Amino acid sequence: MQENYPFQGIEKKWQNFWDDNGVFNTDLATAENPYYCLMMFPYPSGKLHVGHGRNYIIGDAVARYKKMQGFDVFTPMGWDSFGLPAENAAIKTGTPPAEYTAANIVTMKEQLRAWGCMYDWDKEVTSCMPDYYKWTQWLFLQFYKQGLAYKKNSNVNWCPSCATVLANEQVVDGVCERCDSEVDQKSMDQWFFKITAYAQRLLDDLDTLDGWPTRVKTMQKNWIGRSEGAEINFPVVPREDGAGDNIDHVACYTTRVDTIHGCTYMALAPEHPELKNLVKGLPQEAAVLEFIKASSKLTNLDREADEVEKEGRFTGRYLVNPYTGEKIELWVGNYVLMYGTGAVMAVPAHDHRDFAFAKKYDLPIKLSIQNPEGSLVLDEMEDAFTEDGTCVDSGPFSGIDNREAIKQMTAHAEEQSFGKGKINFRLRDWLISRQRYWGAPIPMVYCDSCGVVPEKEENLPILLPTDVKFKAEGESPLKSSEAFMNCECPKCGGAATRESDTMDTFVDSSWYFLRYLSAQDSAQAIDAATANKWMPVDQYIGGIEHAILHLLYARFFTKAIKDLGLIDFDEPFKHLFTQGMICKKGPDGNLHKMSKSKGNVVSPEELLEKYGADTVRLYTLFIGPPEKEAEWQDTGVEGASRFLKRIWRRISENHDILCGAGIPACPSTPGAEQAGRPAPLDVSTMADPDRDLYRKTNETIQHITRGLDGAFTFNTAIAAIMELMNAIDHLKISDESSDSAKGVFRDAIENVVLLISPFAPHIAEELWVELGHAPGVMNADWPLVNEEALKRDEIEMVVQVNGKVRDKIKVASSASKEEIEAAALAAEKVQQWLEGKTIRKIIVVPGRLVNIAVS
RNA sequence: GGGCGAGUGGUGAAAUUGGUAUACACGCGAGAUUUAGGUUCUCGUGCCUAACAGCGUGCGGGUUCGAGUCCCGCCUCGCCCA
Repeated sequence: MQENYPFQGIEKKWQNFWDDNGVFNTDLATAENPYYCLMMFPYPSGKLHVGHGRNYIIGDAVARYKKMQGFDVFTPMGWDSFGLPAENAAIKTGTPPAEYTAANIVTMKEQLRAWGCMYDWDKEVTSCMPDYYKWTQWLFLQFYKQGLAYKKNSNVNWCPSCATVLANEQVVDGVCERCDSEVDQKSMDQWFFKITAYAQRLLDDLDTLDGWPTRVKTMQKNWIGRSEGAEINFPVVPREDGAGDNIDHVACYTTRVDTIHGCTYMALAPEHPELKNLVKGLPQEAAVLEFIKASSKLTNLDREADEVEKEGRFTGRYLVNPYTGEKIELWVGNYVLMYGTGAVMAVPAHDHRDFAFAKKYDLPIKLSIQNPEGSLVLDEMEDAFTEDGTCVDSGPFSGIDNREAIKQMTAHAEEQSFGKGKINFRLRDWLISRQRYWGAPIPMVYCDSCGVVPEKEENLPILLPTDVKFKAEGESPLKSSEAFMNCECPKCGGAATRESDTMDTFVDSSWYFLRYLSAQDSAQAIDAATANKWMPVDQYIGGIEHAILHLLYARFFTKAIKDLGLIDFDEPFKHLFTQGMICKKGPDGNLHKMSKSKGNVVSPEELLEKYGADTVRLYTLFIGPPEKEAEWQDTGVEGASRFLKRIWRRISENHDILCGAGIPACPSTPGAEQAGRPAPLDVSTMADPDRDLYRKTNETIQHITRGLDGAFTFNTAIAAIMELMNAIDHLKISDESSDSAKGVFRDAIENVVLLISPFAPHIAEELWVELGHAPGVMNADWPLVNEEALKRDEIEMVVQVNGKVRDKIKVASSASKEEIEAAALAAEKVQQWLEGKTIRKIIVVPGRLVNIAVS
């Protein structure tokens, strides 16, 4: 056996071995104990850095661990390969997106392999390939038939730099999540998915997702944003000049109908559809129109931000508060957004923004909720009171608790037919049209005589043309291909035109986990039997940045596909693990997420060259709790490398002892894997130091297994293996050692190899063979704890006096409470501390400590 | 402004969920091996102290025999929603 750890030679060898033996190929039909281990599939952007690696290394470790536990693990991989970067590269360099993407896929596949991350490549999916997007288009058509896909004109988010519209979810703090450009509003005809039809189910079913981090569930809950409130119609006071308009009321939605007696004006969004009509011909018209124009230049973010001055204009019109019969002014305000009714009933006394607005424009303020202390005085208020209290000056509702008043006042509105209780969601329908080339074409056709017609299923896929002009000018590039645009109407056969927009790439990634299970099926999108057997995914692993977008869309798709009758489950991911990002200090001295633009990427190639894949894997897992952010430190890699070298050296140094004749059988003696799990070692014949090491080995197995089954505590699992190695060195084995000691030593070493194999698989494979086993450590059984080994005859206990540690005692593990107390009181140092004191109480915590309370 | 999470050595971080605070590693210091550097192997490493003792988990209170962990109030940072 080589003296030094030859990582360069062995890693390629074992990667080939895993491939050649199809170790990660899963027979989906015959598997008896399915475990679907899924990692978020990457966008093939070029090269992966070590920050990206965390996702795949965690996933690979889980897959290998589960495999050793006897599961039929399915770990597929694929490519979320439609999207802007490929298209932007085409604009810049002229390389066609398909070519650019294919090249990147080759590179990244090699990188994953070099990390030792192995997948069932037979089931690879690539979302930009016709055999995949054919079925994305097919799903679109099914959604269309169900009324889940529809086209409408609306104000949409427009990213001028990406030259396309964006979904609400893709606008973060008013800027495009991709390129950070400020997002404008634009009125366009666009395709939507009716995700709002599933809002309640998406919310309710979050409660069933026990295996999801609460953080992610809370984020989704907030995003869906269910609120219970009332929609109230305020009658419009007819114009004084007698001119008629057809508007008899303005509806507004509120979650605080209890404050409505304090409503002193109403504010409309500048985009409110009736606004221009309401002011037509009035002296205020010019000012209002001007205001609408000025507001349109502000982004939604500006309009909602606290720092931006709230502005408005009086419209010259009045409404009637249906509860009080009072006449109130109708305003237009830039802080009102055109969501829902686009109208806000303003209650300055009980809403911060209304309060500021009323002060600014000298509008009346009326108290309608009194605080529980009864101490609110209108003239002394410096800001709105928004908490709960009791209704005052609220007609028949005065004196009622405000929460109760919401119910009664909503009921009142319903009885009087001027309003109704309404549940509102923040969630908007999902805008999926994109004015870009590199995406799945939306399979719809426009015919002069038949209108909007869905393409025939047998004509799918509608292939992306290649004769297009790429330019980011807001016109869909597909329009430049006449061959693509001109088609036959699927209904009447006449000349027609295709939809020129493509689908948001999040559509592709909303169902790829289903396609892995029927990746090569050219006859259907989803194979029901296979999907029902393997889904939901047992473990999904990915970045927290997808907490809302991708994970919400995927849940929506799963529910919609279930409603189509194609599958019988309605949540896609049973357990979700979101790993933290890897950060590193950049040239600017600050900590940033590892990214090319920050100049702080560590590329794996150098590290693999210098230390090997196992070191990079081990360090990545050891760096910290996997769900938290972590700072990459180059010196840390050194430590991981040192540890692997040490394991190697310990085995090579003692190779003769480990594989020598006369060593008692231990759990994994050569040939044992054929015979199943052999009997554990016999504790009763062991000398004390041997028994200590044997105990430590079993404690380590227990600790690691518990950690990996609950959370993914890779960092402490690796620390535990390091501790075990320290204990192994402590035993100081030599040729003169007893056979029993040698057996315990071998058992400990074998377990180190088994326990580290999910994390550092190449070295584990090599050492497994060196220890005399048939190749394929991941086919070995995950070690079991020998309960006998954990027992102790004697235990050490801490003795505290008044909660401070004063001494330690050794007692028989069978000792009674009285015996322990006696031993504690007899301890020498304890006696000193007890001198002249009265013992008030003695607490005995079995197996841990004794605390003597004195006065 | 609301919600959630975090704050522990010089550094990354542990702590069986109320029971010996700082496991494991990095770094640093001392020694051994080596002709040298590197490697490897010992030993040491929270603060203060000659030692005993004392003090130590962002700050201030509380509950408890006992609090990093639970409760109340603050400060700072991160994320989501406003």
